[in-house]
Amino acid sequence: MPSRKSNSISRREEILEKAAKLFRKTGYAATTMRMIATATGMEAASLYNHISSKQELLEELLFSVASEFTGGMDRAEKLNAGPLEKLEFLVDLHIDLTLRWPDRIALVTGDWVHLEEPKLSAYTGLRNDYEQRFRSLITEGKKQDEMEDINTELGLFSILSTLHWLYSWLGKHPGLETQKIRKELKQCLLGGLRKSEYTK
Amino acid sequence: MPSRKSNSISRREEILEKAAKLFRKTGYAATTMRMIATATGMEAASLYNHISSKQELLEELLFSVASEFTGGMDRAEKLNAGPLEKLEFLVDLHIDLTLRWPDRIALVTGDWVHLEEPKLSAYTGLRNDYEQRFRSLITEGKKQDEMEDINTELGLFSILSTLHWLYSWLGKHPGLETQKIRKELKQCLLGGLRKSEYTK
DNA sequence: CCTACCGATCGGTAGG
DNA sequence: CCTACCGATCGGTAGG
Repeated sequence: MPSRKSNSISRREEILEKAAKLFRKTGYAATTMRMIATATGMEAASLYNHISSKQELLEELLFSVASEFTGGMDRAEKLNAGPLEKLEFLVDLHIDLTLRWPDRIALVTGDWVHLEEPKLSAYTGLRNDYEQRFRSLITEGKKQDEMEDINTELGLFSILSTLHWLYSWLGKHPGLETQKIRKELKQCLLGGLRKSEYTK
Repeated sequence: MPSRKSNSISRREEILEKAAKLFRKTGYAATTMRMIATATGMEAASLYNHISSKQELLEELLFSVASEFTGGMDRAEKLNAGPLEKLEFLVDLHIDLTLRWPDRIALVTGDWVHLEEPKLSAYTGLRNDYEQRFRSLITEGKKQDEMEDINTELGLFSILSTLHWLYSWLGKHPGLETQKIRKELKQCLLGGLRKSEYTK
């Protein structure tokens, strides 16, 4: 009888996965509970035995991703390395998470706006924290003379915007996640910021 | 009596502007005709004297933007210059259009998926054309030895993803559109691709 | 996990 | 440009 409980857990997980896929393709607002139900092979009403609301699905999806990014940033900061190398670690973090959770990551791009208060504030808070720590690495890189004196906000923005869109690109180019691509992406994103004497 | 017709035209334009702003903030699916009506100071039913459907609003907004991008690409290709300089022209094009139509441009990021057939195919066709012409400039830049031998798709993607997100960044940093920022953005986007002997 | 169903709200129309 | 209103569909509940 342990199967009873574990089935319920995996069923919930399945609902989350199907919901993420539908939210990504159709958007949160346009995705109906009936669509999610059909995808998981049950009636809409039955979903509510596993979850409490559509909003809860969005929350769990987004906060699971946010938590992974925060944890990754923790590890980056603890690295015994310079700011530039920490930034390269973060590029790999984004690649790894995008490969693991492409559908969930897609929600970070736009559907988070459908989060309701107070979860919305909590989410944007986590996001701002992450960006602030990212920004500090750029500032530090410039201070330590590893990086060009480019406007910090501009550098931050140009790197993060590409990282946020990785999911759509990796989806269109499957099997392209190689060491070569990882290296070239770092060159695209950081090459314009890196001082030439730091080029590997 | 010319005021009659011109009022009607500007009224339609006003509806489009308000719709764009709401679509951007709330998303197409979650924006109701009643919200658009309130924003323009009329009842929902009255909107239909100026437009025929919610879908039509999305179409007009997206195709007006697409047309500007296509026209800009035409001008870029006619430039008497190398591929790298044409790419820099396109960065300016994106900045210019983003400043002119921040709300419409925002729809390019995600809400275009709510376009219905056959407009959806027409739109993605225009978008693919634009990307193909962008891609050709990168290929040409590598062939003419102006640019590093980096995976073309990766270069294309890293540049366009940042350009697509300009609207959210420019919105958060008003008054930052200076020649200095334009130059630094080109450095961020193209610096990693440009061969060092081509650095200005 | 299902059948049956509800109140709310949606995009849009009729008629003036 | 408004009042009045419609059919469809939404997220969610009751009860088993």
